[in-house]
Amino acid sequence: MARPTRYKRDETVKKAMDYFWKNGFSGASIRDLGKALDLHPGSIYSSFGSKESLYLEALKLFADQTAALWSESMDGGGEFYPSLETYFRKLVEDRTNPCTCMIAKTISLGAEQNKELVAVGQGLIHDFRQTIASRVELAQEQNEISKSLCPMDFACLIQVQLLGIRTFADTGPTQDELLKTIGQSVRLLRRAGKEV
Amino acid sequence: MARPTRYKRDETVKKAMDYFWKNGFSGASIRDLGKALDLHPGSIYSSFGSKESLYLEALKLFADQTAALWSESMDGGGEFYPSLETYFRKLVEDRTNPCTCMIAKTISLGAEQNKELVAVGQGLIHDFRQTIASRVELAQEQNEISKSLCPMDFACLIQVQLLGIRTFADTGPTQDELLKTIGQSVRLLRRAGKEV
DNA sequence: TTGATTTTTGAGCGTTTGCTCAAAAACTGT
DNA sequence: ACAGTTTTTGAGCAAACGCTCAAAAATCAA
Repeated sequence: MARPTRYKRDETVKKAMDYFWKNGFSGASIRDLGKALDLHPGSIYSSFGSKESLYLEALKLFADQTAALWSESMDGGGEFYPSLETYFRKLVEDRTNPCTCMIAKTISLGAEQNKELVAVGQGLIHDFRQTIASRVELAQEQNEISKSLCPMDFACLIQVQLLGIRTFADTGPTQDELLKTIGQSVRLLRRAGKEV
Repeated sequence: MARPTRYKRDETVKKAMDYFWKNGFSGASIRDLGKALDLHPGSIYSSFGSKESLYLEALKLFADQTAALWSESMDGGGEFYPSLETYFRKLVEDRTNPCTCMIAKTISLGAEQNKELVAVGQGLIHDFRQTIASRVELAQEQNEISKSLCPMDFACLIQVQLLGIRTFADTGPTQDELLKTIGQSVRLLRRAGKEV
């Protein structure tokens, strides 16, 4: 045994997530990042190997956190649409972080430069769509959504609302406009999920 | 009179828009940008003053181009919803550029660093929402959308679909999934626009 | 052709970037 | 107290950054 680390790895990744989420990959320099994490460059590299792998860990944490919030809202046994509205509201509630999905930002800004980040991001989005689709199937069994709908098709539609609302929230609407739009969006889905 | 410029300003801004749209503000270096524009650093600065003001011109062009495509699709006298679907399809058709809205990217990536770009972006999004709302009012007069709806509320909802679909398109869905989702999204709006 | 005017060019400035590494510091087992 | 092990530290490297500017090149009016 020897000298223990001054910091907890989990907390550091959390801070890195917050910083990357706000500033993007290329917008976060190692030095500024270091200040946010209270870590010197050398420590970052000895702990995480590279800026890119730290980003990947941060992105993974974001995905986990988002999935956790989803099941917290959606797997509690409540009705489908009210739960979904709660989830949407929670996503735009915390104003210390951006609202725009960090995965979407990863895909859209790494575009030409960092193909690996883009690929990982696309994979995470795909996985989450599956998670949504599973919950849709459950709602169909409970007769909350028409059984004539394809779960994956409906999941795509929900994911569009998700991405849209998160982005919309950062474009500077009033709190009123934002909450009203969330309500409308869920009502929209509810109607679409009814038997034709 | 003296030596004329070797390039056309409009074409240069167009190229800058394409490059910035793909790479983002901080992801585009003056040297790489220079190669894309076929212009040396000095010429860029003598013509545009700074990287930021070139970006602003490019962003403005994007907004104009988007608005032009909108009126091309929506002001032709056709029915509201079919025209909207055409518009959505056009937005994700051209794969030489990203699909994600450049204004949304500006807002989400300049976030902490470049407050002025964010403010301009938010203004442009707000303006476009007004454009949508006006067209909604027209559709109400023509009995295509229920008159009991608030045009601006409905415009918010359309803008969420817009932002959502553009982002969704870059996350790597199949062409089938994408087109199907667009169709669903418009059908959704159509139902929402009916008398309650 | 000449002189005035403007654009193009690219070396180069000071700064910042991602990243490394030897030395110093801090902890553990004996 | 000491040796062994690991972490922390921050100076510093090569490369890239945004940006400048004096010189060269290109055009026009006369």
